[in-house]
Amino acid sequence: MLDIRLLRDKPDYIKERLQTRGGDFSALVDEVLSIDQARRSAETERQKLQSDRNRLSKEIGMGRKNGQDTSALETEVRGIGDRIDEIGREADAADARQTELLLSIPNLPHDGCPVGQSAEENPILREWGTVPTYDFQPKDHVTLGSQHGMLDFEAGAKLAGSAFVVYRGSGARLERALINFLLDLHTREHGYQEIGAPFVAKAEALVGTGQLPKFGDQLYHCSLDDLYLIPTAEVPVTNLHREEILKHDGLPIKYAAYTPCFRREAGSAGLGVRGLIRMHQFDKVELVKITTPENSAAELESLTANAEKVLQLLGLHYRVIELCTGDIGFGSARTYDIEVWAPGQGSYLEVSSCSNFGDYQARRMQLRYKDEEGKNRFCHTLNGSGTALARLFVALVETYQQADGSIHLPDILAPYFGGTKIG
RNA sequence: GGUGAGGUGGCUGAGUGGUCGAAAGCACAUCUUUGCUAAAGAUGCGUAGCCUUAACAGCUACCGAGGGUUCGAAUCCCUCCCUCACCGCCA
Repeated sequence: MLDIRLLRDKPDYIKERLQTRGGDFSALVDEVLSIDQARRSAETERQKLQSDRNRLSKEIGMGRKNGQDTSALETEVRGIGDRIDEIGREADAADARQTELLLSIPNLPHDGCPVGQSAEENPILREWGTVPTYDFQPKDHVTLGSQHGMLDFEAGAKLAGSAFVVYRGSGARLERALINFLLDLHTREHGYQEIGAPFVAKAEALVGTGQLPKFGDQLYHCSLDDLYLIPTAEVPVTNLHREEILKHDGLPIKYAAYTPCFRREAGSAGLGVRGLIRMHQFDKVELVKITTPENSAAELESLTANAEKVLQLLGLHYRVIELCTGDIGFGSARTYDIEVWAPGQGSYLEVSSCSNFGDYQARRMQLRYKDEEGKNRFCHTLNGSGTALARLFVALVETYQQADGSIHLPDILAPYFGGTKIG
């Protein structure tokens, strides 16, 4: 969330920056400021009364010790106590409301984030490789998956409904091979520590990373235990250090985690899309970094490079775009999307979204570090997919299909897959 | 799930109603001295909020969480959470 002090000092600047996301936040900002005003005056009054009570209570204690009659004082303090309760309720209510409002305000886009209305205005930063060409009509992954008995959408629907899939045989093996390949790459070559995290999380964790309170309708929730299925490993992994004060010389912290991701995709227009493109459950290897404000910009570049490396090693054509202010995520200050080419789709698929959240998540989860001078400061958090598996699966089988429908995987996967041929 | 023990500052660990934000030790930081791969001494050393400020200072809250009793709660009562041990169950 945003720093209330920044809101107090530069409300117009805040409104202006938020405006670039689309939508008008000025009423919300003004409401926060007026609540803040009320909260502080109630708080000041309460503390003054508490101070009075502490002083008089001590007098009572000492008076009793000396055998004096303290009943008049006791009556007076009782009255003060009643007023403390009263004003305290006001202060607490204002505080709760202020927090609630602050949690619903998105992050400020980074100064370098291109201003734009929608995805159409996202600039393309770079491309790698070229669009592969075929002297036959390339099939899509659904056809290929069915040809080789790798993907069973009917079984997925039978078990859990639409937008769930069952991987079979070489399909299941390829998925597992990719998970291991990605984890090995990031832990061995890129210096991330591997994390195996719970696939469910408490509400506090989701508030910390920003999925709650605003986007609860996108989450699967187990009401009996009040736990949420994680929509991304970002949630458990970033929250690993919630409410901690880290040592500056231990930063950056770099984590890589494989988890499945669960998303309700409520109201998503694209849910009817064919195949693996948009599922309620998909696998992902996520990269998370916790760093200092000074280094977060550079860490975003290297994080993105780490994710790109995946596609380079697999020989898949991709491009990197930057999300403009109108398309950027709720908590993000700056985001690069990596899109891989899928020949069977004839389009690019987003396989990674690398974001710098600045101190936005850190404030929500009270994640700080002690700097060189011993001062506590909020960390900066980043994350990016390295990469999403389902769409990578799509790009791989569609890119490396042969005229007869067989698939010849890149050699680098051989030790993981146990060969390179499917079909 | 059952029974028992326990949750205090970075760590260990005192503290059962009042000058306790909390003894002591360790760790850490700065300084001093002796001197050299160390010892001794002094001082300092939690977090957040409020009010101010150039800054210091001051005030308030926080002893797992939330409620209650009381003029006053780390301390008494209630509920919950977590940790450990044993039992039960189980991949």
